[in-house]
Amino acid sequence: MMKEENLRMRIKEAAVEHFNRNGYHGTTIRSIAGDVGCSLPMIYYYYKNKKELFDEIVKRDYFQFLSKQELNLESGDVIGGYTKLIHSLNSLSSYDKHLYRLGVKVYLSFDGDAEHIQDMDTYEETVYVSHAARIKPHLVGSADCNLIAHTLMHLLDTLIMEIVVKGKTLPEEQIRGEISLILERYQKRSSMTEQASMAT
Amino acid sequence: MMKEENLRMRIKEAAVEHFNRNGYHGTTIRSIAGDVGCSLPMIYYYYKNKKELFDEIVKRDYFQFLSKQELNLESGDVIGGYTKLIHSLNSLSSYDKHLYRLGVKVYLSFDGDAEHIQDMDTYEETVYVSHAARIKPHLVGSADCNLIAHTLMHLLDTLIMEIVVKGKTLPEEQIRGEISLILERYQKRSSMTEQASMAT
DNA sequence: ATATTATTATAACGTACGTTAGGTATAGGA
DNA sequence: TCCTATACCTAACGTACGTTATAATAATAT
Repeated sequence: MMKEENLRMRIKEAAVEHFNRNGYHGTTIRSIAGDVGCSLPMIYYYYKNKKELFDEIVKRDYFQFLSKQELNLESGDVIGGYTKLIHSLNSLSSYDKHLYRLGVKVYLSFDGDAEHIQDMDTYEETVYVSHAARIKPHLVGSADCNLIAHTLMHLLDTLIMEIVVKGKTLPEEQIRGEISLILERYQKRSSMTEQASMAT
Repeated sequence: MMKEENLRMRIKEAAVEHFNRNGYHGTTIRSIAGDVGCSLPMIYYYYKNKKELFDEIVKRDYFQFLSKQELNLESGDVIGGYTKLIHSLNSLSSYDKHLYRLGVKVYLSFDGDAEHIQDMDTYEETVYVSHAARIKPHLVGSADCNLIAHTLMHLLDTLIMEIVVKGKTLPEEQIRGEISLILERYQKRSSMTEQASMAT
């Protein structure tokens, strides 16, 4: 047994690419099988149907990926941490990039159904809260924490979009520059590490 | 003759909604006809085929809409101008909002084909150049104009996304706040109008 | 060696799609 | 009044889709 269990993974890899390029409805089981080089019913051997294949990617793998990503955000140096996190997206594996991209697509309601959107919105709220909590201790009292947290999240979202969705490669200095533009002047002098590490 | 020429427009309105919700491949001519309340071949009476219907929306109407939008950006007060432009998206007609949303979807390569993407990328470059030229005279010499222009465009993109794609309603103060966060301290004292109009 | 289970394939089913053929009714111009 | 073009319809064609029935191989267990 288990002659070709990795066929299951190869099917999923091809599926992620097709869902990305052609959407759920534009993706055919036949074209996935064709790309993988297996027969059509093999998809049904490993997955109950088209929707279950899509769901495993978008409802399970995508959120697992996001959790893994979150762990890469070290606390301490705020600007440096976010810069590194975003910059690391440049060198994501091709599969992870497509997985991320498909997740964003569904998050924006550009694919999937109402059920998926619900999951995404629930998750998004927790992300905002955690970001706000992370930057709060680094702001001076006069700063509007909510505004800055929102603006930061908005900026991070577009940077992610540029790299993951549009496929561009952003240099670390630019990422740091844009993030600093928002956070720099509000940082407390006494951050745990690297009080003055930003480039002017 | 011309008993119901507005049927053509009603078909397009329904089409924009369906392309938004279900994508090009997920949209069926039958469902459009069903929504409009006409028979299926009426779509073919006004449009050569599905692709031509999609193209008229995405390749013609969307860019016409963008041109119209661009005219709403008054020069002079930079922060106020961008704030007003973005805030006006909240009260776009339902059709224009869907049209905008579909355009963004194609711009991000989430729908349409390579041909559409090409048009979008060409247009995007001209937009960046015009934004950079617009804010340049308002920056003090020490500021990195390119960085600020990029960051501003990124921020505007997410604000547009929140309103047009995610369907949220953003209050004017928040929009002005986020834009100010980037532009405020770099503005020259001697802008043509309203030297000190921002809220702290 | 044989029974059993895991992995693969061929061929087909029913359904829904994009599109068209062919026809009907209406309305203004001659 | 008849003609012609416009605005619409019902019905169908061919194709491609998601899915399954069925069967052949290959590996393992007994």
